[in-house]
This record gives sequence, structure tokens and C-alpha cells, in this order.
Amino acid sequence: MNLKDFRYLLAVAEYGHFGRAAQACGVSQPTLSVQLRKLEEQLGVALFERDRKAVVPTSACERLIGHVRAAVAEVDAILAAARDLCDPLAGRFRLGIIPTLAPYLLPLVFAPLHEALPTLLLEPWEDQTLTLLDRLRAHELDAALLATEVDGSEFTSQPLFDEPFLAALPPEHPLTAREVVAEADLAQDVLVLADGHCLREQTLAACGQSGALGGTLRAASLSTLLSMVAAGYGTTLIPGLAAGTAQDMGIVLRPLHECTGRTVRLVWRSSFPRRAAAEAVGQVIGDRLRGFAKAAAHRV
Amino acid sequence: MNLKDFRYLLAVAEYGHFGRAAQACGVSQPTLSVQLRKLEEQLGVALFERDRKAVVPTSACERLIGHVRAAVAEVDAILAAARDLCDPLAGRFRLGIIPTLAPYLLPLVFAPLHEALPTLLLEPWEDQTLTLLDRLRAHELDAALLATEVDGSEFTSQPLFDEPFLAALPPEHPLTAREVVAEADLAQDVLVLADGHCLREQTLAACGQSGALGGTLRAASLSTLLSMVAAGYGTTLIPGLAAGTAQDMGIVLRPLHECTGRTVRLVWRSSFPRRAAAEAVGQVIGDRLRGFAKAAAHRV
DNA sequence: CAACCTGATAGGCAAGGCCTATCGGGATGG
DNA sequence: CCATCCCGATAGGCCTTGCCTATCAGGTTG
Repeated sequence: MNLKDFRYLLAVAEYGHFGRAAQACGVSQPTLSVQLRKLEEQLGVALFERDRKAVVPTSACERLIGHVRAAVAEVDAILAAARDLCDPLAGRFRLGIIPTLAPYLLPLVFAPLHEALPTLLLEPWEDQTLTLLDRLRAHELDAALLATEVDGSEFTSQPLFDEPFLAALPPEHPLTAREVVAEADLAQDVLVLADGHCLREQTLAACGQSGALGGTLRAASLSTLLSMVAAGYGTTLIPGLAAGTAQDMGIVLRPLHECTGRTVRLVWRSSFPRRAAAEAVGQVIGDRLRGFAKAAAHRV
Repeated sequence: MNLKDFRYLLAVAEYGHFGRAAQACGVSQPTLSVQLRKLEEQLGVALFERDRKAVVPTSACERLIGHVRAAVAEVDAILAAARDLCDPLAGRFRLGIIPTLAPYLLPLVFAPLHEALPTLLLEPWEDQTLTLLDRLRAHELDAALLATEVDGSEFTSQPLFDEPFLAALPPEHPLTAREVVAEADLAQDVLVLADGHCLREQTLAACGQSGALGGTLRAASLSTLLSMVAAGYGTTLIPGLAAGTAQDMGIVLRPLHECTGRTVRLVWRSSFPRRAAAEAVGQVIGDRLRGFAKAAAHRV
């Protein structure tokens, strides 16, 4: 029971002539004769009444031919859809992004991505690292932008750019007097994000445990944290791309003595079949951001 | 591009497991692996992401799978329809019948045909011999009941029963005095049907050209002819099965001296693929009518 | 570390799709 | 009336391909 046989059937029904139908199908006339006879045997139904003058579909054939046409049309639809889908750089691309990166990075890369990969339909999804990894595992995301290393063979990752951290200080803070701030000097009054944000762990690792509000404040977003800093409740580390936003809030920024920072990576399942799409996305983001993060930091 | 491949695809999508899908399809697991990989190459699209833990459809696959389901469903519909159609004794059977036979024969055979061939959907079509043959040629009829021989190899025919003619006389006609009427005696005032009715030619052949109204009367139906006879305008020959109707109109019937009659045949295209259905129909009609026509004539 | 599970791969067999060449039988035409 | 043509069926052979069993590779589990 081959699909071609159905095409043969339609051709013979259309032309009423084995020879011409065979020509239209690109096969020889005996092929059509044999295949159609086989089809008739398999279906247990005579499909055509052969006559010296003409080949006429039987009434049974006419009852079937609608379904045959529909089946062939569906298969053609499959082929057409596959042709559209066969470009790995086209179609949906569900990209997870961590919250401390999304609002600052997305506006920068959306246009370049659309320009470089016009057929790629980017669908950003903002969540914390572990959630993003779970969604990657569940095939609910195609790739994710993270700021942590991912080990194991389950995922493949591509470093895109290094993003330096900056010390974020209230305008009246004593450390604003310095050109460069040492990470350890922030430990006294550093504020951190809630559990689950990789920036929280990175900040604590660089500065040490906060003495003041660190234990009680559970800022769910960098935006909240910046407001707290701007209001003078403490200091924090911010990623370079957030520099502009922080300054707009009146926060004073300073480079860090040990140049602490993070590496933004694109991560996807090792078995992800559209590796080409992932790498292309990574390429565009990397090209746009390499240097930009550092420049943003230096503009302080 | 084989249909089975689509079934394999659906099975793997359903089970998320090559081994179980293979079992469901009744093939080995390597078969599925190979065939699906081929399908992926042919479509140019990765359909599944293989992982040690799970086999997950790609987003491309999810876009295609609706069409795949539809295509497979259509093919299944073809198979199901073919199973229903594969009985040659089932389905429409378009049966042509000449007008001098139809109103008398049909009421007798309709019930027996339905009883003997309950799945056969009889569609009677009343027309004159030549028109019926044209419609047979055009595949617009499956078979026809005629009262003439059909020569050539184009058609195959099966004699069903012999139908004697009877002399039909007005009540006051001189010939009513005889027990048996000679065909030639009717010649003087015999009335015949219009051109195209085989009964016209058969009557003229038996009795000779009509002297009286024969030239001007163009009765389109046996019913008209009988009314004319009943009204005393002339005589005619009627087929045996019309005896009851004629007597109800007050017409006097007499057997013919030379037992002139006609043979009713079932005729179909020699290439007609449902020969079995035609022969079965002929069998039922023959069984019902053999003897009946003669009995009707003798009851006069 | 051994056993097991799962999908991929290799090799071989048999079915079957397709080809060319030819047949058979009816229509056509000089 | 015979030669020719047309058209579908048939025969024989080639080669693809679908399927099998056996095995591999890599990961998980007891």
C-alpha cells in the first residue's frame, strides 16, 4: 500500500488513459498497469473498467476517490510544511533568559536578531536559572541565556561575552569617594537578591555575607534591589548592562578592584536538533554584546 | 515516502519509545530507527530528539503531525470504504428497463431482489432500448433489461425468461369469438407504439403493417395503446405480463396461434467488473418470472 | 562492576517497484 | 482485405528498499 499508487490512481482517473497518466507520473505504462492492478487486489475493489476505447472509473472508484484526493493532499501538505520547516534557522525559537539579564539585554539584541535571522521567531521566557534548566530538560525551551557554568553532558553551552560587575552605591555613601571599590569593602552593607538568582550567589561570593539587611531583605528583582540602594539602604553589585538603569535612578557606580564579573552563556540540550539555530543566535548576541558590556562599565 | 513511515511516526510520537512503538507497529525496533531516520532525511526535518531517557517530538514534528494524522486517517477511510465496497453484490446497481416491461415487471421483482440481495441498492431507469444501450456504453447504467437480442462483443447478455404476446381486442371485436387468434388476422386494425419501442417492431413483424390507424397513431406508451384498444379503435399485441392491466380495462385477450413472444434478457458491458452482481440480479428475476409470464397468458 | 535498557548500526535476505520488450486484440486506413 | 497503429496486459530481469537478527554504544541501576 504505497502512496504512489494513489497518485497513479488519480492520474488514470484524470486522463482516462494509462499511457498519458504514466507520462504524467513519470513512469512507464506497464508500471501503472501492474501497480493499479495490485492496488485493486489489495483493496478488493475493481477501480477501473478497461475498454479498448476508454478507461472509466467504476462507481466504487468514484466513492473512494474523494478520500484518495484528500490523502494525497494531506501528504502534499506534509511535504510543503516540511519544506518550510527544513531550514533550522526558521521557526519558533524559545529562549530562556535570567531576570538579571533579560530587561537589559533583550532591547539590545532583539533588532539585530531579527535582522540577522529574519525567519527565526524569537520567544523569550524569563525565569531563574534552575527553572530554565528544568524547562530545557522538558523541551519547553530551545535554549537559555545563563550566567553560570553548566556541567555534565546533558547540556552544551557557548560563552557569549563577559559582563563585569559594578559597585552600586547610594549617592551619599562613603565609598563614592573612591575611584575603584574593593569587593570586600561592600560586605558590610551589601544587599542581595532572593534565593534562586545566580547574581545573589555571585555577589555573596565576591563580597562575603552581608552584615546589615542581607539576611532579611528578599528582593525578587534587580529593580527592587536598585530602588533599595538608591534609597540608601545599602550597596550591591550590579551587572554591567544594568549600569544605565542604575545611574538613571541616581545610584553611583564604581568599577571593582578585582574586576569581578560573570560570563553570559547560551545553553541548549546536547541532543537539540537545531544546534545551528542556537549557534546563530549565540553568534548574533555575542557580536552585539562583546565589548558593549565592558564599554558600559567604563563609561561610568 | 511510504505510508507506513507515517504510521511509525505517529506510533513513536504516541509512545515516546522506539521499542514500544515498534511492538505496536508489529516491526522490530531497528526498522523503526532506520525508517524514521530516512523519513527525517526525506523531509529534511528532524522529527524527534533522541535522548537516553525519552524520545520527544521536535516542534517541527508537532507542526507536521496534524497533517500526518489526517493523511493516515484518510488512508484508513479508503481501506474501510474499500472493505464496504469489495462485495460486488453490494452497492448501487443502476438497471435500465424498457417501458413495455417496467411497470409490469418491477412490482414483481422488487421484493424478491431485495430479499435475495439485501445489500444491493437497485436504481431502475426506464427508457427505450437504444437509449439504454447508449447509457450502458456511457457507464451510466450497470445493466439493462431488454427484449431484443444484442450482438457484438461489446455487451454480454443473459436470457431470463420468455414472455408470450397476447392478442388484445376490444370487447365487441369479431375476433373475440375465437379461442385462438392468428397473428395475421390482426393486421387489418393493429395499433402499434411509437418509434423506438421494440414492441412496435415485434408487433409489426408478427402481424404485418397496420391498415387503419397504424400510420397516424403514435402511442408513446403501452398504457395509451391499451386505452385506444379498450375504446375500440383497433387491436394490438401485448406482452404477457401486461395481461392483468389490459383485462382490468375491459380488453379481451386471446392466445396467439403461432405463440409469438419475446425473450427478456439482462444485458451488461462485457467489461463490467461486477458481473457477479449482474448475474445474481438476472438469476433472481429469471427465477421469479420463469413460468409466471406463461401462466399469466394461460389464465386468460 | 555487572547487568540492563535504549536507540543506532551492520549485514543479509526477500519482496517489490520499475524498466524494456513483447503480446493480443480491436480500430484504422490505403 | 491486409498492414498498421493504438492501447492495455504480460514476461523477465535489475536494483532498490523494507525488514530481519545480531551487535554496538552509552547511560542507568542494583
